[in-house]
Amino acid sequence: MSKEDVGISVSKNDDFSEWYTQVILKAKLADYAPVKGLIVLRPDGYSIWESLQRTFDAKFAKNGIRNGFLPVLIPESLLEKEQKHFAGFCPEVFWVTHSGTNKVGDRLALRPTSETLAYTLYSKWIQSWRDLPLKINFWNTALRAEIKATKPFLRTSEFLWQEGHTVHATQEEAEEEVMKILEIYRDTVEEELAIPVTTGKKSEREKFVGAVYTTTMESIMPDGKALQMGTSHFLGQNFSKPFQVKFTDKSNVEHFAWQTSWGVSWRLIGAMIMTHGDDQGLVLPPKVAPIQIVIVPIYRDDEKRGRVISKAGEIQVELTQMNFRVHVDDRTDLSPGYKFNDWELKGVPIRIELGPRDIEKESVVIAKRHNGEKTYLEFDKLEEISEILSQIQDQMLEKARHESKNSTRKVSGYLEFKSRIDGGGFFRSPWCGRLECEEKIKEETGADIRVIPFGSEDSSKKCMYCQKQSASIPIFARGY
RNA sequence: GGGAUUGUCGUCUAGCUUGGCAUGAUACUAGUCUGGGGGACUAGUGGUCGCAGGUUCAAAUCCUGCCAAUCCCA
Repeated sequence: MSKEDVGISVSKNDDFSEWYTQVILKAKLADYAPVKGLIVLRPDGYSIWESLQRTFDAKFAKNGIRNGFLPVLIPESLLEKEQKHFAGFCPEVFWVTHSGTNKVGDRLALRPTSETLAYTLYSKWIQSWRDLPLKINFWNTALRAEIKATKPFLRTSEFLWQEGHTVHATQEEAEEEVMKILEIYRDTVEEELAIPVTTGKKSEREKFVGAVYTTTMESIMPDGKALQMGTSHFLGQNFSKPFQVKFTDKSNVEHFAWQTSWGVSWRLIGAMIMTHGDDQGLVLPPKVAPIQIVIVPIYRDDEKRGRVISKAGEIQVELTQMNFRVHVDDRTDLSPGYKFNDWELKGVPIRIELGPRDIEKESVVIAKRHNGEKTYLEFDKLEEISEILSQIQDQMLEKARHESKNSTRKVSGYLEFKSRIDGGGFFRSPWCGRLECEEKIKEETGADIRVIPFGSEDSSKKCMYCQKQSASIPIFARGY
């Protein structure tokens, strides 16, 4: 059997795009659906999503947010109530025009996002200041037609995400909520997925249509393109006015409420694959790995096989009791070498090799996926695996931080910017804050403002495009 | 939005120019030997050639349309 048939046949450095697709298909995270732009999540991919769900749910709950569920169809009349919002999404909306053979009266949109639907209901549910704050999160999918350039997890016509929608009595409280959520996102992405992010605001041009402002977290991928990892929007009263989300305060005065919305999608899984994967395939951070430790038994004949398998079972029980996710690969038709490669392709953080020699020495071989190191660990010291896993998690984040720093560039002027943009990366450069310059830069270089980092306001420099006084030092990049 | 390439058993692929029984590998199933980094041998199963039309005695092959995938540029 040739190596190319089963493993990844291209190098991450040589052909990043092909590499990415192969990792997803061969590690069995997802597959293509029969309809363009749609993918299917397989159990190994869905497990990672479930792990993220659990983490987010716990953090949301601590912040007083509960889960609900919204239907997928939204009548056109609702969607167009907030005009800017409607205009922004219109080109990518899928419409339901028929039920059976009958035309429906009011076209029905497959939700591109649920603000309009949620707030129609919120206006019914909220009357008094006692009803506030109202904080609900929805795990669902959104549909936005992607005609071209589809890519698993990064750009698909339907994607899994969560969308949170909160309502507050005051502007201050709503803005605080926006930041609390962004912090939950940042913390989760860095701690669970080991991907460093830069947080800040989107420019007016790039903000969510309908928001007063959008906060975002952005990461740089190994191919030099930027990826938006999640957004948290301050909606002000832009939706509460058209949707009549009103409450009566303690002095019996009626007010429009202040709102936020925010979301992360399975894009995070795509980011994780790109950030950590290597030429052997996927590399999973221990915290989200569906299987954290795989035990590969090695034996020569049936007699030894029995002993090895039963010892492997004992170790599995012991590790499972320590709350690790452990799998014994007891397939009889495959050689140990094949299994090593197979589990590396799937990104399992730790492989334990167990054979007759190990049993005699009362130890196992520990192989770490992220750096390929092999060490020995005695049977009576298995609890040290906890420390090893947490080291792996830390080292993966450290390595990603290092690479992210290496991809962040400072340029002295627009000429240098233009000459280096093809090489990819984050470019920090002063900007006057005007739309014209932003659009010219986008037009001439393909790069846009990914994020204006918090604290990057700076009036002491000159805009790299027009040379007028700067307003801030944003991060420019070409993005996904 | 503009352009290019591709589609043949589960996967990869030959055949297409010049129409005439669809090629090989791998995977899969069974068995034997193997087993510390992608094993070997033997036998077997599996394809309306992306879909729909058209031309023809005859279409994977020629023509038209559609669908899907990938890449490049904006």
